Amino acid sequence: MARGKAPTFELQRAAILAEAAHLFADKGFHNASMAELAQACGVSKPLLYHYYRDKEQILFDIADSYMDRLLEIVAGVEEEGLEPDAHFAALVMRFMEEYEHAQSQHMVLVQDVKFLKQDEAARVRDKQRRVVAAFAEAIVRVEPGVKRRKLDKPVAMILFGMINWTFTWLRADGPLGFRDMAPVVTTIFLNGVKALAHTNEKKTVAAH
Amino acid sequence: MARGKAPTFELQRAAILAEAAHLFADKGFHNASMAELAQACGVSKPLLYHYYRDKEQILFDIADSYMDRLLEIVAGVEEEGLEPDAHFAALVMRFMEEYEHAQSQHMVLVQDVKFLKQDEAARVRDKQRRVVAAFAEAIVRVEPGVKRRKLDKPVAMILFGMINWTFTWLRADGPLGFRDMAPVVTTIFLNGVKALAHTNEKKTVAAH
DNA sequence: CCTACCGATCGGTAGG
DNA sequence: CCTACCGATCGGTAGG
Repeated sequence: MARGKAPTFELQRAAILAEAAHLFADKGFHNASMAELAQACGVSKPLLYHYYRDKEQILFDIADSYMDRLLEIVAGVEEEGLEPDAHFAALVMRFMEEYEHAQSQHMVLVQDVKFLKQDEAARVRDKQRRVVAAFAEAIVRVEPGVKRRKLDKPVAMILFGMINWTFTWLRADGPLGFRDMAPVVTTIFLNGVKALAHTNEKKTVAAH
Repeated sequence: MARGKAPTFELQRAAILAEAAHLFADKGFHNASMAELAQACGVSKPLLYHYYRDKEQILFDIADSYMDRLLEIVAGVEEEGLEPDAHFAALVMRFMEEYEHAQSQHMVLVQDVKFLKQDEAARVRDKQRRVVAAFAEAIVRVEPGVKRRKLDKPVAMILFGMINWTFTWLRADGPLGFRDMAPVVTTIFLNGVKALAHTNEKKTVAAH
């Protein structure tokens, strides 16, 4: 049997991780101190180094475990075997539901991953690429035209813009919630992409 | 006549501001040092304090002057007196053109404004609100239905997600440029919003 | 698992 | 008496 690690080790580690995600999201990685984190966790600063080698490893664990969660959601929707439109709508809804409960993790992912060393940043970004690829495939199933025009990845990034930007403006105490935005985003995106695919190469509107 | 400030003062100040925008965007506000900034500008560190009271004032000037620029663009498009669809398309195109040349400023705006003191952050955020309001009005002119359903600000934020998220994935050396994305975004958004406005309150797709 | 510390580097300013 | 500007170092605090 495994010796050493106390049964509470993983629980304590997870508690530190959640607290760190809140702190880093709120103050930024470099502006948040290990002393603050220790105080927020109710432990001494040296004890943090019992659970994590250094500050950067906490950052990596936040981003990496969050990407694993998003990949799980992608796989879970895949298993449902839905029709293209419903499959896409389910992806958007599940992501918005996840976002509602992972605002801190997502903000850390977006704004602090660049502070990781190259190999750790690359591991996170590889998982991000797999999520983008899954959405791009789901979009192509709805509208194969975007693939022909090599717009599958760009339109997938446009979709991520629509849903990920919510972190900058959706307030928990506002009239609209994350779940409310899912059908709005799905309607705009699916109708918009279908129109895009049936447009010729010329720009639709001459801006100037 | 004005005494004091040398004619080169404003030029030197602008040069520092541009260099700081690049440095803060690249390394993050708290991870970038005044010593690095001085080196990048080819001046001594104390000289920076001749142009700016402190590090935070540099950050404020980057964000505030950039918001002034965006408000100028909004006003310039307004003056053209275009029809609703063309007016909206022009706003998107002008913003993407500006983004292409202001990537650093925009990244600083998004990720570092939260480090400003409350009153300075509020001044920047007020200008951001004015830009959002202008886009929301332009959208309502195209499709008044979104106003009736109180979705004008949310759909404006969805649009900003589409265009602002480009900073996380569009590469200067990639096959697609900022200008290429403008008609794609315009087509998806206008067709999507028109479809949304003609949809009833029920969700369009039952996700699960 | 705490108190007590370190090497280094931070933002900002002294004298000249 | 102003501005522009340097080498050296300040008090405090970061991660460890």
